[in-house]
Parts: sequence; structure tokens; C-alpha cells
Amino acid sequence: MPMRRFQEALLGQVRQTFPELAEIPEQILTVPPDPAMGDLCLQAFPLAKALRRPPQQIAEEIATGAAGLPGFSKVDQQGPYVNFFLDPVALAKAVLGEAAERGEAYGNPELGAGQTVVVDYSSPNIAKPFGIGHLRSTVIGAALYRLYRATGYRVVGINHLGDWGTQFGLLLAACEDEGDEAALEADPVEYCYRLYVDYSKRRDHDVTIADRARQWFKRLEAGDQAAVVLWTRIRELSLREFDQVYGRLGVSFDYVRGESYYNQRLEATLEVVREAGLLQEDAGALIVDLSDLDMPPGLLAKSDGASTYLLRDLAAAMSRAEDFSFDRCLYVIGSPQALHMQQLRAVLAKLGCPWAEGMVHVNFGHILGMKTREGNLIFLNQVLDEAAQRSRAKVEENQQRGWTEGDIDVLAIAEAVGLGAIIFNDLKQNRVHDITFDWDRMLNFDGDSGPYLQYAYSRTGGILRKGECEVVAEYDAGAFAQASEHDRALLVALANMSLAVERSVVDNAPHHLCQYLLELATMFSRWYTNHQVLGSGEWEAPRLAVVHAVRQALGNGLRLLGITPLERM
RNA sequence: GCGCCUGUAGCUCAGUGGAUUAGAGCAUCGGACUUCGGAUCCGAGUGUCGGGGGUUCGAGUCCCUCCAGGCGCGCCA
Repeated sequence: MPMRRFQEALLGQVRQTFPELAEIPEQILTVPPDPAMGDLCLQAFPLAKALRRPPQQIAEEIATGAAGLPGFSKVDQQGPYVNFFLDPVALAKAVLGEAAERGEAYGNPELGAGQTVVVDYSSPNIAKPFGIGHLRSTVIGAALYRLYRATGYRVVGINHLGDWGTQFGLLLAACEDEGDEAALEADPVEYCYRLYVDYSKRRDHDVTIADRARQWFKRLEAGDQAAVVLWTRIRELSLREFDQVYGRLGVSFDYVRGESYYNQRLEATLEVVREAGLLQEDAGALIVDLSDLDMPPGLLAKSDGASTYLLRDLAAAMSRAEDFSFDRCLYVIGSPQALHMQQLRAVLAKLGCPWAEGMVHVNFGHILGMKTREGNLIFLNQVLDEAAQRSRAKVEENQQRGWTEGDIDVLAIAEAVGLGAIIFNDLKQNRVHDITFDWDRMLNFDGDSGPYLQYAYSRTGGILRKGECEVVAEYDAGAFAQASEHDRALLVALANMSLAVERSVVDNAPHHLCQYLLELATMFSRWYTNHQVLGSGEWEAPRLAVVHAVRQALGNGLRLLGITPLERM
């Protein structure tokens, strides 16, 4: 983590200049607004209060003390700011050396040694289509999973399937009436979904259907043979279909534990709440009063005795705490469930579970306008197919122009580019914003897009192939004493990777890494349009080392996001 | 009615615990190298950072208030 090292050097210098300060606040570290002013900056404001001296004077002392600090070529005080220029040779040595040494681990700061994180993500409902709405939880959760693992955490990924609840009573009732084995076999999810929608409508007019649905669910919870057999079959058929999508997205889980998994713990969980004196009966239902926290009561059991979502999540949380003793548990679930998550944490806090502190709602805005004109859901598979189709034309065009020499698998590349566009589109912005579904924006291949990053990566491959330099050769980092603006900007960008990864982990926000990778790819694109690598004489070897480093950083970043780096496209 | 979230360029968005001159992409217009791939690069223009007040030497960023939009608010999950 080269940039961090330079930052530490500056902080150390400040510590030495002002030994009377017990602590040096990190906020003094900033970046000048214009690269021409320097690469790193120390601002004196945060120190002014503690030292009781004017910022300007403090800056002067820092600047004086930092003169000749190794690793920096110039120190320039501007009022309360002290701007530092990195010595390009030291920078190049640090960055290129680390990229070559750490390889696949380049850019990953060590943050989580000895800590465990549970990530609850994707979590679709069985017997319903895998819609575009589930994409967000899947993609964000999978990215966080990889980010945590890369930074040294032990990570447990759980797919918390929606495979329990009254809704399955309705489905079972429908199957009882119209069970069509052939239709179920042919397209299980589609068939179940159609039945479900149909019976939901009929339930509104027909009370007997609602009653039968409740009865079926009670039978299911009681372990009734017929109910369990049918439910198990539907669950397995659904999972088989989901697995196709997961395979396509390159997503996997350590555990597929749906809500049903916690079924046998529900009684015990209820008992825990009762013993804590928190359980109250209200109109036949069992609730936990949360009015002291200005929250509506949490409903644990309905008046007919059936469990609720909240009770099942309570049981799940306790089970996870027992099984994994997590330090953090991320719930990658949409923003509309904010109240539910608050209630869950509140009940656990009342029960005296200290680990509930580590539960984080990694919320995200939902996708608007994702229905067709007829009001049908847009299936994820349709979107992925469309993405692959759009990119295919471009791949074939490139192939015809001879840009993708050798044997290439056009379909595989088209698929990877399409996925790159869709995944990046979902990760590049702050997760809390709602996303308006828009084919053209989602499948944009220009500018700030997944394919833009993949393209930059493939260019590194192109250069290395052409030059037959797949391995980093000997080079003289001293050449960078004459570094151009583009060289410097690219080296600085490379050095910043671990800072971006760190921010993504700390905030549970993959978009920081996305923004960083765009910056890196942009700097690389500018660099290679301005600097010839192959055949550039004494520059060739050092520049090839830069290409290798960019390739490593971009490749690592793309893999963290779940996007395939491509050699050719 | 109450609660949570959001409001930055025509559009979609970045903008680290306040700090040097608010930035990208898309779209529009104009341009680029006979050498490593034009899914690229360069240039141009547009901002009451939703409105108003406050704290501060300094606010897109913190506090209050109003407006607009979204989402929630016990037997769906």
C-alpha cells in the first residue's frame, strides 16, 4: 500500500515536529485540488486548536521540518497548507515493486485479521422469478464478500432464501386445486408464479381461499407429510433455476439457509423472549412492545399462531451468532426494510445480546420502472441475454478488423462484456439511491462503464502480447526522474488503490472502488495515448513495468467487483 | 398524521471526521496520431450545490426550518 506509506512518513514528520501533541489527527492529510500543486497535502487547521497557534505558523514549521524528507522531491507551503510532491523515482520503486511482489493481493490493505463477517445477500423468494430487483442484493453482497475476504476477514456468505411464510400456504392450496405435474416440471418457477398471482387475486374476493392458505401453511409448519413433500419439491426446482443465474454471475454462497432452516428454533426463540419478560399478547397475536424506542410494536406470531418474518429473523440472527460468532453481520437488503431491521436490532438489544451491535443494514434503493407495459416483471435472464447480444456485435466487428488476433470465443466475450456493463452499472453509484431501470443506460458501453475498464485491461494485455513481455523484466526505475505529467498521474493513481479498497470496506460501499478504477483506467488511457511503450528505447523496460502494474491493479479491482478481466474483446 | 431516505450541470451521478478555484460520464458541438486496438484521447459551454435561517475566520458537507420526491408505519416477506 504505497500511498499509505508516504502518508505515514508525513504523519511521522508532524509527530516529530510537535512532540507535545499526544495524537495527530488523520484529517490533516488531504490532497491538493490540482495535481500541479502537489501530490499530498498537510493542512494545519486541525492542529491549530490543540497547539493554540495560527495555522499559517504551524504550516511553516511543518514545511521547515519536512524539508529533505526522503521520498519527496519538493515541499511547498501555501498559507495554512503544506503541499508535497512525491519523488517520482521513489514512487515508481514503491508502486511497481509492490505490484510485482504482491500480485493478486496488490491493493488489498490488511484490515480484518482475526475478524469474522457474515454477509446475508441475494435472498430471493422461491417459487418466484429471479427478477432484476434481486440483482442489486446479489451484486452488492457478492462484491462486499470479496472485499472483506481480500482484506483479511473470515467471511461467511449466506443466501437467506425466502422459502417460508403464509405465501407458501397459498401456493400449496393452489397446487392442490390445479396441480399440473407436467407444467411444474417444464418451467417450475414460471408455473408457480402464475398460480401464485392468480390465487392472490382470487383471495381478495374469496375468503375460503385465504382460510385454506392459512391452513396449508399451518400444516407446513407442523411438518405435515403432504405439505412438506410438495414444498420441498418446489424449493428444489426453484433453486436449480437460481443456480443458473448464480453461475452466470459467478456468485456462490457458503450456506444456502433459507428462512425454513430456522424453523425448528422458533419455539425456543419465542421462549427466550418470553423469559425476558418482553412478550405480550395483543388481539391474539404475540408482540414485543417497542414504544419506549418510538417504534411500532414488533409482531412475532400471528393470531393463528403462525410465525412472522421478524421471529424468523430473530432466530436466524441468534443462530448465526452461535455458529459463527461474528464481529459483523451485513444484511444486504433494500431500504424499504429499514424499520424491520431497526426492530430486529431493538429486540435483540432488549434481550441483552451485545453482538447485535455488529449487525449492519447494508441498504440500497430499489429499481424503479422495471416492469413492462403489461405490468410483467422483467426477468434477470432477459436482461443478461440482451446485454450479451448488444455486446456481441461489437466483438464481432473488432474481430473482423483483426484487433482480436488468434482464436477467440465470441460468445463468451460478449457475455462477459454484457455482464461487466450490468454489474458495474449497479455498483458504480452510492447504493442508497434508487435506480431507474433504463436499457440504454444499463447497457452503456462507453464512458464510465464496466466495458471501459475491461477495455483498458485488454489494452494492457495487447501491449504485453505484442512485445512478448508476459513477465516483468529488469528495468531501471531511475528513468522516472524524467517522469512526464502522465507518468506521475498514473503512478499516483496506482498507489491509491488500497485507500479506495479500504474506504469500500469501511463504508460497505463498493462504489468507492468503482470510482477509483475509473480514475485509474482514465489515467492509463491518457498515458498510453501519449507514451509509446514498445520500441521506446530506454523507456521501454520501465514502461512495460508500468503496464504490468496497471494490469495487476485493474485486474484485481475488476475481480473484486465480480467482473471478468478480458485479454481481448 | 408519524418515521426513515433522497434533492449537486439538460440527463445519470462523484465529491474522506468542514478548508486552496465544486468534478466526472452521457448528450451537444468541434478536433486527434500512417508506430502498442477508436469500446480510446483532446477541446468547448452550462451550476441560486432544492429554498430560507443559524454555527464558524471558512459550509455542497454540521444544526434548525420549510418545500419536493421516494419508501415504510402488527397479522405479506
